[in-house]
Amino acid sequence: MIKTKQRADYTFKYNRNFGRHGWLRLTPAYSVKLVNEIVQQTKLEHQDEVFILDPFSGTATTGLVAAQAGFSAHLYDINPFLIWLGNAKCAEYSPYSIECIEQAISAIMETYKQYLDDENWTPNIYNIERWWSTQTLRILSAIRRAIVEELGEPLENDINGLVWIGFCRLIIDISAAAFNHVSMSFHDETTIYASQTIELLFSEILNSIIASASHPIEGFARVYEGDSRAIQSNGVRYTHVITSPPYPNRISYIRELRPYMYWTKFLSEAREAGELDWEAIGGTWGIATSRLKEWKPKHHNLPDELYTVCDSIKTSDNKNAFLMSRYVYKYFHDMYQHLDALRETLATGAKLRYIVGNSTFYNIRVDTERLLSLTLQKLEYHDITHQIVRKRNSKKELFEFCVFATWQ
DNA sequence: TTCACGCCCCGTCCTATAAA
DNA sequence: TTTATAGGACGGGGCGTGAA
Repeated sequence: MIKTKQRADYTFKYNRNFGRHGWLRLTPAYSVKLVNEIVQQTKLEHQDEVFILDPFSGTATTGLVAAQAGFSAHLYDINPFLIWLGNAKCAEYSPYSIECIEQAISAIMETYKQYLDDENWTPNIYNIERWWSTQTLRILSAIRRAIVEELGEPLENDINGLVWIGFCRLIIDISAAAFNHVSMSFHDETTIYASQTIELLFSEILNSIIASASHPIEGFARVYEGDSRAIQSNGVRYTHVITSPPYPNRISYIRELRPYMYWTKFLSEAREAGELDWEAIGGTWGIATSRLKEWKPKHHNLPDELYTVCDSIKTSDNKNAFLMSRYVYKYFHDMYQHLDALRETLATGAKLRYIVGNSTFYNIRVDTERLLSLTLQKLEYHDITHQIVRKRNSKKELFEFCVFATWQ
């Protein structure tokens, strides 16, 4: 029975209850429960020789679910922060390393106090005073310095991820950003916190992270840097692809990641965020939007329906009509490149499952599930079908779909 | 002074959930 | 059972800045 109602159990919010999956949220995160259902199904059908691929790793949901189910998985992403985060989420933490982290945390909680009156490094975030009060910022920068001195920057040490992820949680929890909304607006005023309050909150966050990190993981998952449009097999033939690529909508992935990325030094200026978003399929932040105007396609044999839809959008009565039509064109163009390159990495009979959403531009519906199905057909995939996963929370015509295909 | 660009911010509308 | 409230894998409005 296919449910086409809204499914609270298939949203990012629900993911927070699943141990490591709740470490650091990204509003556009796909459902842990849904991935788990797919993985469990895979377990029933194929006991042996399963190798899972997620070419759009994001927060490594697929990788973590797969590894927890005892499978091996390779994941790819182009965002260095997400690669780092994903590997920290999927890593094995021995009792000894947990003990080391706990000792380091005790030291951090003590040493940061002596830095409170210093001029410590703060990130180059635009209008940072909208995010944190001067007082809060002073405390956060002192804590950051203590973490660096005790454990180093992210990437410098393979167990410090737990503490840095906790720090990322901390900065958002005490920020004035309304992070519960994809639009990410700000409250009118920042709150002033006492250092003891922040210290206590940080401890609570770290405790919950460490508790879930202690559970051993049966399988293996690793996130690598890679562009999905030029994906390399790594010498492996994948038997299953379980992924949720970006949708052809105007959600910017870099937008919400910026605070984390600035504080962890994966990002140092606004321009870099725009550049990274331009590299992403469906990127729409900053300079990515303006570059669309000059963008030229490399492929012209995309599904006919795509050209029809793009023409409709282009002729809409809106000053951004042309831009949006290019945006949609580029999205499916890039997905074509991805699905083309993907074939080289697949084992015979490989099963694909793509979780995607449709969109509308000026009330013209873009049927992502159908356009991707047609693209798969052009690229000679087989057994192509799709079904509705859930109703999305915005406009009434927006759904989330699962597109199925096999490669033989 | 104009204009493009980069970026911040919020109105919508419908459903799930809580409260009555 | 009815009513109130919250909030979201949108999408667009509009403002500040700096180059020309």
